[in-house]
Amino acid sequence: MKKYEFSKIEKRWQTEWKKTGIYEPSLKSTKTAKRKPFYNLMMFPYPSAEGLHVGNMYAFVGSDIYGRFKRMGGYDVFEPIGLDGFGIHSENYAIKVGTHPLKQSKVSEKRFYKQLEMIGNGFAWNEHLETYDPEYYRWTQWVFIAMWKRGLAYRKKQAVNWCPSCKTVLADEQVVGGACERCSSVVIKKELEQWSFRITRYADRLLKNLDHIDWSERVKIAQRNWIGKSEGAEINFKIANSEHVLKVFTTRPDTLFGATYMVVAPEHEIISKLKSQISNYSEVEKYVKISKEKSEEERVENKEKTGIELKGIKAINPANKKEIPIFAADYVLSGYGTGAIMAVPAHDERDFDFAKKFKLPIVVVISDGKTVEPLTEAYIGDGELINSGPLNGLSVEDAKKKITNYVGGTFTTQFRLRDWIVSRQRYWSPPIPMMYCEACARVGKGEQKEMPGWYAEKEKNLPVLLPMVKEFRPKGKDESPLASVKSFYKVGCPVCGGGARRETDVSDTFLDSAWYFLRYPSVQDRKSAWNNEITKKWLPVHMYIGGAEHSVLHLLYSRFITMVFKDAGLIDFEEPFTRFRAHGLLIKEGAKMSKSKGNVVNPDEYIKRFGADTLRTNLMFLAPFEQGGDFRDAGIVGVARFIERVWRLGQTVIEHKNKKPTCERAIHKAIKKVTEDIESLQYNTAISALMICLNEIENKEVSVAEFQMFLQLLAPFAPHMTEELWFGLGNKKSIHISEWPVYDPKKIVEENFVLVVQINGKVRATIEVPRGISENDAKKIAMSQDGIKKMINGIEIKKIIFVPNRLINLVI
RNA sequence: GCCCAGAUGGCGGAACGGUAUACGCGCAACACUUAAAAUGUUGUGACCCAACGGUCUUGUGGGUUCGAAUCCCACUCUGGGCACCA
Repeated sequence: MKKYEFSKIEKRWQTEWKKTGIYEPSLKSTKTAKRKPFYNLMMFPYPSAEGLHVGNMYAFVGSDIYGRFKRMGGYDVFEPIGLDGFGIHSENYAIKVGTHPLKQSKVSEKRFYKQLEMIGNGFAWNEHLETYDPEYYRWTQWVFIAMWKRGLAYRKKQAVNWCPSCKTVLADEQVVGGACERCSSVVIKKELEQWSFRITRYADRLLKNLDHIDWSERVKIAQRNWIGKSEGAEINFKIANSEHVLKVFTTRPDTLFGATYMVVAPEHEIISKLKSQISNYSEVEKYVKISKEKSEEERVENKEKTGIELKGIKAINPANKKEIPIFAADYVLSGYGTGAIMAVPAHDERDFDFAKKFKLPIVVVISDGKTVEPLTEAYIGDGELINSGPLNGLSVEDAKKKITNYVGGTFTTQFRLRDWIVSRQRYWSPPIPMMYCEACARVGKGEQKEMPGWYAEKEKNLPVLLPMVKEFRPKGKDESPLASVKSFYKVGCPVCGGGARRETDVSDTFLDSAWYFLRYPSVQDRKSAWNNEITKKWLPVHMYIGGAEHSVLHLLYSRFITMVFKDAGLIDFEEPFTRFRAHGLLIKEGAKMSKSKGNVVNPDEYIKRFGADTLRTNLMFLAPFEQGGDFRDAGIVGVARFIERVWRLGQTVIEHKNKKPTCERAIHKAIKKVTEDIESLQYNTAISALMICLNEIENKEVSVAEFQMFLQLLAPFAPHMTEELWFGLGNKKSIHISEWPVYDPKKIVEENFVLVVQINGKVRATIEVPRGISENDAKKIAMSQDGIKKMINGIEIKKIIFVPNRLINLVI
């Protein structure tokens, strides 16, 4: 009997597959109607660490199994691979190991691709892409310009998140709990001029489409929360003895009669506008300065509210015409709504805290009839209007409409989502392809009225190459290292011919990955970002698998970019991923695998010891794919035994070549279960079904045809071993392009079943009886059982519940 | 604080409202072996019993039902997301 030499077998088939190109789809030819295209995508990795750990492998293998299943299901499957190697994470890694990112990227590339090949995935290697390849980022820059041309990219001075350790600006989405998502340093606020994308313009659509796309529910919920839509009203409050008004946004206009003071954000323009009327201006100024310097974390951490009254000015409550004080306080955010609120302490927790501290009046205007004054906490529930003049007795809903119209307010919608800040003051990213000419700016020339002096690089001049800079480390001067490379930033103005300056900031890594799925099928196309014909055939992506940690970053940005291109008429779909599933996280001893924790499991050792097929199958057998779980090697021997047993059975089948079917029921049952389970990504139960099947067929002289079907079912999990046996059985074409078996329902039906006899819902006996037995016959057989007879013993049977082909329950 | 997911043997985990604990690990006994490993066979939720058999058991407490791990209500714990968003 031939020994199972997995390392030889695996290496041989990996080479053979590459040679025969069975994983290369026909990307171009539109007339190959025979096999329908299926774009099976897995989030590409960023090669920041020493290599892929077993957690990464878990995700890749899970995606590959689905792709292989679809390929055998008759689809022309496109499963590309690449590296998200541009960006801060790769740059930081290069700094850590003391080399240049350009050099490091070549090393990482080799290592990653080798590892990805060893695991045996069916990648279309011809279409690989790397985000740091000028042939790729040339089009990333083109995407930036496309945004600019449509008025969706703008540069503005604003308060931004700054990571003092990474020495760069971060997008809102990259700040986690007031800290940098990358290095966990506390993020501070800085006033800087930055490029942003107007993602807020698409907020409504990004939200609405979530209702009809087939995505993991938890990711949709995360996006909904992030976009954060609230419906409310904008209401103007007049400032007494002044022409000025203070506009607020509120979701509770019904509580207007309870608004006993107002609060503006420290950054609010009213403070400087009414400077001369504010009697304590110097104190106010001090407070504003302090709160601006506070980090996001400090503002939040300090639950104790701070603030200062703007003395000398008062606002008029438009509902009851009473004069109320105005405060500046940093619990009101400048970036949300109008940056000013009407404070209703009786019905808002934050206003309540503030009112208590500053001894401000609390007027209850909503009551559920049980209200006891004075309140000990804000009442935010539903009820009936009181103390509200003409609104008294109305419901909250009715009052909202009535009062808003009465005071001349407008109903509006607010989103939590902010624009996406894309400038980064780092090195290892695509330069932003823009130029600025001061002379043009002075006379108001430029490509866009709002931003005189700015020009985009001409398309034919792309890419704007990232120059080789030895001192690439961030200097922390609010600018990229490119700002000290004169040969890079000194350019001629494309319009007046004078001296212009190139933008020296680079773009966010998430821009690289926001459109890569469009590039993959068109990688060979050097003339455009994507080829229309190919894109029409292959996109949108049919199945996308990746980590849930990208819910509000990559996945939201990709949807945004896709919508923009749809509106520009450049593509004909507006959602990039038809189906998205988040894989679970593979953890180690309860903690996420990470280099810093030192709990990373290297897959290479396991491949060496057990082979890729065993590792793949073990990873998928551990836990449900969408749930993830704890990686232990305790169970891997069980899977290794299983694979070995299949191999040995295979040798016997090859020897005997039995033709007579002996295991039809077991095989067809397995076909049904495995097919259904793979389709719903329940790989663990699919494998268990294969184990059950093997237990049954192992000692039954299974026929060649039956065993081949078994191999096909196992092929997505253990592609090398099954291929070896497949050819051993005399097949001439790869098992991976063979046709997935179909089960015959007639062959699954059993003649008998085990009838469960219950008394009062408790199992008292089990009897094997023929399928389709009638209620009456079942009753007779049940009653004839000794144990049952004894228990009934003359007691009246009140009711009989009979579930055909399952059970009979006697109620006494 | 709000939203989401989850809690099942010694462990990872299975179970359209219908035999809870499939499959695998581990453990035990046996076979093979001079011996061990490997492999194979059998057993393996807890408690009571000499045995036949019985009782209990899916985080906790209630409810609906002939019947609940599964549906409903309340609570505890764990993981994840959001968080001064008016």
